[in-house]
Amino acid sequence: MPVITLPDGSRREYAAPLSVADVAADIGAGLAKAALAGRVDDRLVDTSYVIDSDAQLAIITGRDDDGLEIIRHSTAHLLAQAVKTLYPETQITIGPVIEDGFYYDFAREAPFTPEDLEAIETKMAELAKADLAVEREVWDRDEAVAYFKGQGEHYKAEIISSIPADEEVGLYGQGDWKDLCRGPHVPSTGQLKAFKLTKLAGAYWRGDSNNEMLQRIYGTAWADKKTLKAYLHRLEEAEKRDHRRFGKVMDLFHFQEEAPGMVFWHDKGWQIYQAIRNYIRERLVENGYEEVNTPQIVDRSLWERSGHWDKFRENMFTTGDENHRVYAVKPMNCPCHIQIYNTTLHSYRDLPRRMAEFGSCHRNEPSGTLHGLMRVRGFVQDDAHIFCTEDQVQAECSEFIDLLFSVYQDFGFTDISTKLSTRPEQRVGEDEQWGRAEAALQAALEAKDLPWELQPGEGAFYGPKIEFNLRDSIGRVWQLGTIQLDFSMPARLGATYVAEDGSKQTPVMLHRAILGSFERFIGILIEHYAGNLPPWLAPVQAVLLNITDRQEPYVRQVEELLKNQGFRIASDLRNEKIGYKIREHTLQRVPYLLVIGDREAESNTLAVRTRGGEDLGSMTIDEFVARLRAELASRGRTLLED
RNA sequence: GCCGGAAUAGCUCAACUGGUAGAGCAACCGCCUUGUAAGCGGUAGGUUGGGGGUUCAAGUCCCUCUUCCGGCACCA
Repeated sequence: MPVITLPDGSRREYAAPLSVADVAADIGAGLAKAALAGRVDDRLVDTSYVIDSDAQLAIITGRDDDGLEIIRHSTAHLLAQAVKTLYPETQITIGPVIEDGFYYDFAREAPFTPEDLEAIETKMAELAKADLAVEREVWDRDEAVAYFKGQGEHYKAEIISSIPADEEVGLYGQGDWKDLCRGPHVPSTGQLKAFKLTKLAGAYWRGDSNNEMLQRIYGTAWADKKTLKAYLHRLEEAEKRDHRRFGKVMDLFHFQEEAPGMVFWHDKGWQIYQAIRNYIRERLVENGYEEVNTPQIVDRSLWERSGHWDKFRENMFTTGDENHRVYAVKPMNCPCHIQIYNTTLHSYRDLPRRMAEFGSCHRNEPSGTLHGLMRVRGFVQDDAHIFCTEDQVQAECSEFIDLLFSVYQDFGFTDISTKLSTRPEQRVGEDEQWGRAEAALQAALEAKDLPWELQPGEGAFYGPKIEFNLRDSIGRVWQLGTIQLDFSMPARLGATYVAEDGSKQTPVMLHRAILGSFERFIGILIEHYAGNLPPWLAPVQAVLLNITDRQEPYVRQVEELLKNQGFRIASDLRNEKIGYKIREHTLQRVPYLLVIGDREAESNTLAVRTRGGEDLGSMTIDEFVARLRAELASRGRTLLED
């Protein structure tokens, strides 16, 4: 006779085995209605699951994370059912849950159109309203394969065939339609009340670009209409932060057809770029780096020796000269840095040698990958290579990690996660070297006492790496910094040093970047701050606004005074109402709007307003300077009014 | 690169099933001398992304190229 213990510790005893749904009904009618599934002794089950012995039981509803996941999974099934109803010639494949929603991949000759999407969504609503019972059936594997083959569902049959023959498979049926599934699912389609199909896309079968392309339909689903609406609102808000939009509105940069994937930086955007580069320069000097500059275009023989010609030829831009020599536009700086390293003999005493370059690099990224500033073909990284002995690796990594965290904090990022990526299938170098390299990085992480995650097989072809990801103000994760160990390239390109015992050794090279490409980083910053860059990065830090042309001489005087102190100041003397000017510069995201009327001109003051709309009242010029100075000094560590 | 969608004035977008390309903002000219998120009036602005085709007639239909957008694969 089962004794059921609920999450609150209360116990219920029943005379006979009963289902999760029965227990829910016994607790209350409301819960019975809301029940989506059960967790029996930590295992998620359908509400129809029968409990026949003592167990812990939690009733799962839409309020649980697990419940939401079940809703999304069931909505994916509902989508597939709707598609099969409307377009029976379509084959189904898989339909997993993803963050905030789900997708389902279909195989069908004719493409789905946006209009089809609407029709499908309408059909889904219809099927949900019909409140079809969702029932689990257990099938013999081979019978299930035969069933789906009979239905013309070859992809599904293929998936089931890969399940061991002696295993039973669970099929879920709703109405006259069945799909393979581990479950659990909602008890009936009526539980699916808040969903929306969001986009259509192509996707390769089994994620392999050698396979045929399927049609993927994305959707989102929530426990109720209210949270669905909130989610859609969140999407809209994220869209408003789009750095491409700010690039136009704030006149920062543009792209045009003649130079796909390459940025035309306008004055204001370049101000941001320079502010960041100057800052990084300061930090590099502090941390014992030398800055160098190497050629953009280098003979292919160097790329052959470095190994890039073999592996990345497709992604390198090439050019020639009158003697038919072939050059590649550099996709990275490291081979050139080794050339500088090789011009002198090194003793172990010279190491580590830290060589930085803001080198312009070009990679011929596949056309479909370009995306505003986030993925470009021409870019500059805060790139550096550290040449050191194997013994120095851990200390160098450790110092780098400290620098990186401090830089991120200056940019206002605090939520950082760390990943260690180990040897990929395609790689250069001996396994024994890889073992040492991976161990060295792991030791550095462990010495720092950082939590980190292992990503097997995700390393670069020349060595393992540590990656740093950060979470922005709206929760998106960006991979930015990296430190990669390279046992291979220094040897390929003949870098050496003389060790303590007089022997010639190959230095280890660490590739490292904190911000990655400036282009992408600026894109991330713009979206993180929704355009409201902190004053140390803002292209214009304050704008002077006169009320009437009587104040023009005073405005010009203040402008010069502030500019002479190194601030980025603009003035707006146009014959416009003050409200108009304030609106414009607020939209331009200028941190401080300094209003000057007769009162201010007479008293040598400024009426200070922030772009956030806060009125800071009148203050003297010195007071304003002190405020701005303090803010610049704190960089992004303290957020302004926003 | 692959699948789908899109490209109209500087910007944001209209133009029913093919029938004289429009609006708002911006720009320019004038009036207004203005106190914290859009004053008023006027003027000008286009080979509808490039090339080809169908048609009496193409922004609209077809082919092709380019770029962009959303995904997928890729990302040294």
